[in-house]
Amino acid sequence: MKRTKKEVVKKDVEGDFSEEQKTDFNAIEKKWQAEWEKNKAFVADDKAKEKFYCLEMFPYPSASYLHMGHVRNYSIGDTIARFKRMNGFSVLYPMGFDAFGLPAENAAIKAKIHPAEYTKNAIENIKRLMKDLGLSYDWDRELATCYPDYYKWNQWLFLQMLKKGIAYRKKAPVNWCEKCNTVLANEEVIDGKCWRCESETTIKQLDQWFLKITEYADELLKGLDKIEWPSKVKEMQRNWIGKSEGTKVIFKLDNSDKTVEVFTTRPDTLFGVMFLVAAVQSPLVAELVKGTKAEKGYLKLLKSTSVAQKLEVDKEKGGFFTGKYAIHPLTGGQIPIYASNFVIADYGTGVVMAVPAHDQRDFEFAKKYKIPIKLVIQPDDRKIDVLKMKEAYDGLGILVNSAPFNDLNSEEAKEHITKSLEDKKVGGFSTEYKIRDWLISRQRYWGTPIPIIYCEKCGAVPVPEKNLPVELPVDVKFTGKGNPLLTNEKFVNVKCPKCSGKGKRETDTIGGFFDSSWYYLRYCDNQNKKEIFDKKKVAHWMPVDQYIGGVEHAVLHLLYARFFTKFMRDLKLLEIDEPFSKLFNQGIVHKDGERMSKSHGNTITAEEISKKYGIDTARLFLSFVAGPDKDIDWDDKGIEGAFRMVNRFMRMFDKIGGRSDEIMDHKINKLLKTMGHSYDHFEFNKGIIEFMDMVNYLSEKDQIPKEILERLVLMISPIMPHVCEEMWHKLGKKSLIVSEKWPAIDEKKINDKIEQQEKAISNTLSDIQNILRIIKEKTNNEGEKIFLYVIPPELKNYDTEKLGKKLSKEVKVFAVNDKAKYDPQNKAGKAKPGKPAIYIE
RNA sequence: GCAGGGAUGCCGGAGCGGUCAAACGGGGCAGACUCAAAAUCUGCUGGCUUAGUGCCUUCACAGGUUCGAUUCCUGUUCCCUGCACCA
Repeated sequence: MKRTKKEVVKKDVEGDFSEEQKTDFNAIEKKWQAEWEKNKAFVADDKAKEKFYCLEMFPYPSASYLHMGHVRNYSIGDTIARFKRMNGFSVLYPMGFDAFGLPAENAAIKAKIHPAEYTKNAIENIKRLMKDLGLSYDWDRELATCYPDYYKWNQWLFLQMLKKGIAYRKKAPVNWCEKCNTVLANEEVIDGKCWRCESETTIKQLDQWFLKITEYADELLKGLDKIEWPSKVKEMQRNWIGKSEGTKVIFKLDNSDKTVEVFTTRPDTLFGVMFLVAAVQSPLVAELVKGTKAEKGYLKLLKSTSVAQKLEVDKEKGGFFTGKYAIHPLTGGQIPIYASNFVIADYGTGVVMAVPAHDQRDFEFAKKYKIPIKLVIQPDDRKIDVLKMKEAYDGLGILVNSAPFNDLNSEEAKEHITKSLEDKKVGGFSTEYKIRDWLISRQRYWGTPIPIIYCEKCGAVPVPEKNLPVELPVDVKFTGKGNPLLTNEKFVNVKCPKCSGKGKRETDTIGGFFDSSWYYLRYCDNQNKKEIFDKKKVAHWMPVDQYIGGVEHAVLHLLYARFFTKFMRDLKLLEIDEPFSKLFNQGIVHKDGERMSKSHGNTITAEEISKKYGIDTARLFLSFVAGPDKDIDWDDKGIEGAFRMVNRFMRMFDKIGGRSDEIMDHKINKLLKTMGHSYDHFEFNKGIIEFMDMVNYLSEKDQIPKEILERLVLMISPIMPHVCEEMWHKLGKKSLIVSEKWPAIDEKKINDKIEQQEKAISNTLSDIQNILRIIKEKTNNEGEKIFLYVIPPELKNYDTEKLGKKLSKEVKVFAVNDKAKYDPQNKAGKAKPGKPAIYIE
């Protein structure tokens, strides 16, 4: 590969380099990219009946280059889009930019470039790089979320949500990232850390805007059954939504009118409740301990619990007695109320009933604080003695010490006890979810302004729809402290839309995941100035037939987008209720054991690879090396193998000629079938393996039939679009290969017997070669001639000429019709086709 | 702890119950072509070997089904991913 300029020149002068002329892949790429653009080859046709919407998660425009990870991701979608086009679908394959977000703003603070400027440059840059890759996007449909013609509709949607009560404002403990200087949604906190900068988050009490995603919790759960997504992602969403069915129990506080509600999935253990435990952070505890002896312990525990709760798992379970009691709803007994850090504040009611005999945590807590234990469930297969218990028994069984429910089994008891609570109006059946409402406020500049004005008299007033968009002012100061929007007084100080009195604009912006929750709809009608989109156009294209993106969005973007779809369906904007019928999670490209990325400093850019081998080689390699769902390691040598293959493939031109035979027909049809299947099932590697096999097989031939080559070029074109376009035209075609049809498969010609025969023949031939070698070795003769006369049954119908070529130079094959008449001196005269014999000199 | 996915030769990775010592690619070795490289091509690349369409041991480990298992079933170990004090 490496050749100094001097050497090249020398070779060129000498002239023996001419036939090895290197193909200029970059020139081919440029040529066909221009041609595709000129012919609007990828513009999605709204009218056509059979539609296919192929979509990749749109990128955040920051990097100044694309690395092999990007190349792989985008190539996967591009391959599918091209394959579907060939199969007669009208394909919508758009690209846009998720352009609002922190990096642009941080860059602004650091490098003194305005985020708008920074983003605009980044978009232009990435777009150019994407075009260099020859990705078949319909660029007419491009969008970027940071432009008013897009975020206007964010604001409009927000107002609709406000009207329907889906958007609301409340003061609540929220996750705060010190480094990013903003609040975060629950979904954006991973293991107590900020999803973006990975610094630890803290809890703050703030007045913020939320979206009531919980209202759709059940539907979001059920909808998962309808879609073809990786089971992993579905499971993650199920876990996140976290539905559990159980019973609500209301405890009255002793010496008070107040009540405490708890949620349990084990109402059958209700008679075993020995105490209640409230989360330290819950307001109830603050209230109970106010001005009592317990207050000191409370403050101490609260302090150590202020960080995100998920980190507490390994921490010791601390707690204290509040000094107050509740009354058991069925027995009327006194139940002490404790506070502890092992109860999750925002799940259920933040208070749990503790049954030490039948829950391990409660058991440990009871032991620690010397609380008595009462057994109320006996297992079916043995008898438990309370005094000897070393751990809780959390299985089901028969009720004891629970009159009047004794002798019922757990399942019956759950039912009866809950009904009894219902009758007494102290509880009932209840369903709890883990999912929380979605916090969308962000204390940052580079995002969609929330269309709200706070009026001294009228409170929070929505900006009237006709005044949208509320444009993000350009003129702000980036100090690195506080929200830059506060520095623009014109923006902040406005009149109240209702009373025209003094008002202040909301300066929080909407978090970026709001923008990306509906962008796939805007692609269907991205130029619309009058409405968010034309319902008919969206109805035509949606749902997305194939969505492609990273698994890291499993409970972020992918959940939000489903929520938005359901909300917009309720607004009667959509007819569907699931946005993405199929989802594919691509694998990650690693190098030196780490994900290829700027921060790891291990990137191989598309540009450098493209210069060296051409982009199609990179695509072939990335598609070949493993299935698209697998993580792969970048291999500098590996791509050379793909490069050799591309060159060998192109060299097949030198041998065009002849006609296809049975075996070739069989092979090409079978291959066509495999390739089609491999595109449809995201198993590109398997198709390519067989494809390479075919190329190798044909390379051994003296002549390669044109129609075979044509089909070969067609079938690999989704992987190697530029090279194939070039070859297609070299084959004398006038049309663009991108608008060609996928070749028909002739099932009749697929005949595995033929292949078996071929294999048998090739075995026989190698046998003959072996025999030949042995004879040579054994006889060690130079001058004498040895004649061997063989008619192996496999070769009965084999073309004599071909046989000769298959064998070595020393072997000559002649057709004779009868052994007896064979005359070595006069071979030609007696030879007749159809019955070969092998003659060895 | 729970759920999901894996484990194939030096590496990546095909293997739809026999045609499997295991495709294809990389790497390694040897050879051809070259003054020499590069490129290209050929052969070899588990062990034994009298060199044979031969024998032996292999597809995480242990069993089972079968005339026959890399492929099917059961258990075990290890790896990855997600969830996890959810009451």
